[in-house]
Amino acid sequence: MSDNEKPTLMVIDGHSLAFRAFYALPVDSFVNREGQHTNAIHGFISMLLNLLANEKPTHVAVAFDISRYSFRTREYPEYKGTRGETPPEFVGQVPLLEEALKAMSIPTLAKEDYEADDILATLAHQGSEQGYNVYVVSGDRDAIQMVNDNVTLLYPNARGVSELKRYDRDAVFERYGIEPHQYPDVAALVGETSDNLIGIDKVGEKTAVKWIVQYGSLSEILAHADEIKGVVGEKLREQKENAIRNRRLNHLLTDIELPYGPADLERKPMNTTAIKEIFDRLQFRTLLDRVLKIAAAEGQDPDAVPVEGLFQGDETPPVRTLIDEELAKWLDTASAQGTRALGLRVETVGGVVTGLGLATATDSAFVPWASGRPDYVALEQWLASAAPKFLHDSKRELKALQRAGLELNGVAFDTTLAAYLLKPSGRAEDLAAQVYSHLGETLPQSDPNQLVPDTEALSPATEAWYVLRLSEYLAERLDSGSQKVLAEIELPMVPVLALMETTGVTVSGQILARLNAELTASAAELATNAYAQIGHEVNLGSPKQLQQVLFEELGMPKTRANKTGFSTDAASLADLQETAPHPFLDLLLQHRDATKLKQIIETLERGTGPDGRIHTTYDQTGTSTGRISSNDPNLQNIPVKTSVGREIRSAFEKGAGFETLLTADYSQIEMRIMAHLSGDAGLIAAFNEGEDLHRFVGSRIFGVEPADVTPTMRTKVKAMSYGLAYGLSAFGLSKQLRIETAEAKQLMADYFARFGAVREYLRNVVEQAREDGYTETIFGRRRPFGDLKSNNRVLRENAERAALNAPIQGSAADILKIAMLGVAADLREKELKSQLLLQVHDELVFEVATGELDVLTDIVRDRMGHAADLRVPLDVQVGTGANWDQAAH
DNA sequence: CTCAATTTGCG
DNA sequence: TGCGCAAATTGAGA
Repeated sequence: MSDNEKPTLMVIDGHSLAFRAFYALPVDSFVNREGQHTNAIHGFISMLLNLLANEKPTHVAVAFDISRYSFRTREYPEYKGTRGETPPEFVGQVPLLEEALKAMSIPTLAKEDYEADDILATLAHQGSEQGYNVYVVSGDRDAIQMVNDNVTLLYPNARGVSELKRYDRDAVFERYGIEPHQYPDVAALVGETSDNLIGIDKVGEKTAVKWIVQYGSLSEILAHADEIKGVVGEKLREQKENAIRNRRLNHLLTDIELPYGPADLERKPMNTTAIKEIFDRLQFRTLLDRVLKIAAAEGQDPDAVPVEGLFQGDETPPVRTLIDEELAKWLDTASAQGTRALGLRVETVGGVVTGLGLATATDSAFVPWASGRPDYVALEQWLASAAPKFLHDSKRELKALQRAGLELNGVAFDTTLAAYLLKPSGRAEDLAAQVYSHLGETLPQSDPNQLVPDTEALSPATEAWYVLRLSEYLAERLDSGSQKVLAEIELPMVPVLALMETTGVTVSGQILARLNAELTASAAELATNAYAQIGHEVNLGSPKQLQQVLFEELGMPKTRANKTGFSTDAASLADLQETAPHPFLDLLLQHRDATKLKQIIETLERGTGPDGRIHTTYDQTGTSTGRISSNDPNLQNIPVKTSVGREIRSAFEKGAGFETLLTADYSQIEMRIMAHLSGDAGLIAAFNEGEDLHRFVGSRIFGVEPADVTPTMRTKVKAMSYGLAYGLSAFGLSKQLRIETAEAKQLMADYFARFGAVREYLRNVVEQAREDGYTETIFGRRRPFGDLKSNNRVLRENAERAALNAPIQGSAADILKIAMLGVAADLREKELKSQLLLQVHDELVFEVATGELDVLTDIVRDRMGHAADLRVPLDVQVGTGANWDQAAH
C-alpha cells in the first residue's frame, strides 16, 4: 500500500496548542460580545482549518488534559510545578473550543489521571500498527518520542501556531542527531524546565547526544557511568537518580484504554447549523467562512452517522401535551439547560394566546396556555431568558406573548426574516407556505369556512418542529454577510419595532375632523364648478370617464398612453394645461388634491385606537431594498409638501405627560452614500465643505462662484443629483425639469465631467451585479437580480435601474436601522421614559419625556451621526415641537 | 368578492 | 424613458 492510499490519522494536543495560540495572539483583540476572550480558540481553529485543508486527514481527534494532576504528579508532586496559575483570560476558552470542535464533528478525548500526551501516544501507536499515516500535533517536546516511519510530529515554532515544523524520523535526526525513540533519554539527562524536571548539572543537549550516540541508551550510559571522566562524569554519578526519575516521567504511555480507536475517528460531515451558532457566538466571521468552505468541500458522506442535532428524517416527532412539573423537566432537558435552541410557535385565537408549541429536532411539546398558572414559571423564565429560540414571524408572536403578559427574549432565528434576506423581493410567506416552498411538504390546513374540519389542524408543537427544520434549511443558505445582517440588524430590530407599534402615536381627532369637514366642503364645491365647466356631472375619480370628457368631448390632444387609453395623471393634466388650457383641468387637479387628503384623513381616523393613538404595523420584509414599510395605516406617507398637508401633519401630537415631539432626520443620506461608495473626490469635498450641497455642485457644473448659483441652476442640479441614484435618463430629466432633451443631456455631461467617479461607480454596480447576480449594501445585505441578463430590453433596463439604486437605498436603510438599535439600547439602558414612535426612511420621531430633551438630543445625534463610518460625515437635523409639523425644521 | 389598473401620498 | 413603498378607487370578471 502506498502512502497515498493509507488513511491519515491526525491527533492533536488540545491544551498545548490552545496555550500556544493564547500567547501568540493578542488577548485584547479577541473578545466577543459576552466579554469572553477567544484568542486561544481563534488561533487553534485557524491552525486546525489549515491542517484539515493541507493534510486532508481521514481521521481526526483532539485530546485534552482533564486537570493538571495525573499519575505523574502523584509520583512526583513537583512535576510541572513551575507552571503558574492559568491566566484568567484563558479560563473558559477550552469548553468553548470543545463546543466548536463538536460542531465540526471532531471527537475530543480526555482521560482522568492521564495527560493528553498519553492519549496521543496511544493513538499514534495504534495508528502506526494499523497502517495509518499518523500526524501528531503537539507543542510538547516529549512528543518527539512518538515519531517513527509512520508517525510525523507537527510542532509549532516560536512564532505561535501559524507555522508548524514537520518532524519525521529524518528531521529529528537532522535536528538532534539521534533516533526519535532516543529523545526521552536525552531529555532525561538534560532535564525539562517547563515540566520542572531537573537534569544532570553541566549536561546539556550536546553532551547528552554525544553519550547516547556513544553508548546507545540512558541505561547503557548509567551502566558505564564510571568510564565518564571529568566534572560531568562526577555530576552524572552524583545525580543519576534525577535522570532515572525523569526518564520514568517523560515516558509516554502507549497502551492506555480509550473509548475510541483510530477507526472510530473517521471524519464525519460537519454540523453547519451548530457551527454557525457557535462561531456566531464567538464572533468568528472569517473563520466561519473558512470552515463552511471546508465543510462544503468535504461534502456529505451518505454512510455517515447523522450528527447530533441534525434531523433524522422527515417524520414529525411525537407531540406531548405538557403542564406543571413535567413541562419544567421536559423544557430543561430539551433546551439543554437553555443552551440548545428550540423551535417555538405561539398559537393564538383572535390575537389571544391559547397555547405554545416547543420542539427539538426529535421531540415536541404542546403547552395549553392559561394565564397566571404558577406552574408555568419554568416556561415563563425560559421565554424571558436569553436561551435561544427559533421562530416564524417573531414580531407577531412577541406581541401576542406580550399581550398575554409574557416576556420573550433570546430570539436567535426567525424564518420569516431569514427567507426575506434570501429573497427580499418575494412576498412574505406564512409557515405552511414556507414549508411547502422550502421543504416541499404540504401541511394540513384547516379550512376556516368548514364548520367540521375534515383535516385536523397541525399542533403548534409540530409547527414549532417545522420552524426548527426551516431554520436549519434557511441558515445553511444564508451567506455570511446576510447572516450578519440577520443577527446584528434584523433580529435586534424585532423588539424595537414591536415597541414602536405598541406605543403608537397620538393624533388629534378634533383637528382631523375639522380638516375632513373643510375638505369635504371644498371638494364638493370644486366638483360642482368642474361639472359646470363641461356641462354635466361626471365621476371625477374615474380615469375612464375623464378620458371620455377630455379626449372626446373636449377634444384635447392625446397624452401618454397607458393600458386603458390615455393618462389623466397630474403630470399629463399639467401638460394639457399648457397645450390646451381649460378651467376644467385646474378644478380637476384641485379636486384630486382635496379628495386625496380627505382620504388620508379618513384612513387615519379609522386607524385611531381607543387610546387616541395610531398603532401602525411595520413590515420588516416589505421592501426589496431593506427599508421597512408601514401599513394599517401607512404612517410613512403622511402629507408634508402642501400647506393643507402640513395641517394633517400637525394633528400628530405629543402624548399627555410628554414635553414635546422630537424629529431627527438625515440630510441627503443617499447622496452621501453615493459619495462614499463612489469615492468621488469632488462629491466628498462637497460634503466636507459645509456649503449647501446643490449650490456647491452647481458652482462646479456651471463654472460660477457658489454665491452666483441662481435658484434655477440649483433646481436643475438638485434634480440631476437625485435622479442619478435612480438611473434617470436625459429624457426623464428633461421631462421633470420641463427643459429640452438637449439641455438635459448637456447638464448630465457637465455633471459627469466634474463628478466622473460617480458615473464610473454606477456603471460598475450594474456590471458587478450582472456578474454576481446580486447587489450588496455596505453592510452585506444582498438583493438578487435575475433580469440583468434578460433579452427583454424593458425588463433588463428596469433591472439595471433597480440594481443601480439598491446599494444606495439599502445602505441608507441599514444605517437608519443601526441608528435605531443604538438609540433603543440607550433609552433602555438609561431607563429613559422618552420613546421612539415613528420611522420614515430617513427620519425618526420621538416623544420626549419631561426633562429628557437634552439627553435624548445627545443620544439621537450621537447614534444617528455615528451609525456608519463613511468617507463623508452623516448630517443629522433635529427639531422639536408640540406636533409633528412644528417639530419639522 | 377578488384582481388589475390608475392615481397619489411619502422618502 | 426614475428607485422604493401603501392605499384608495374604479371597473371587469367570478
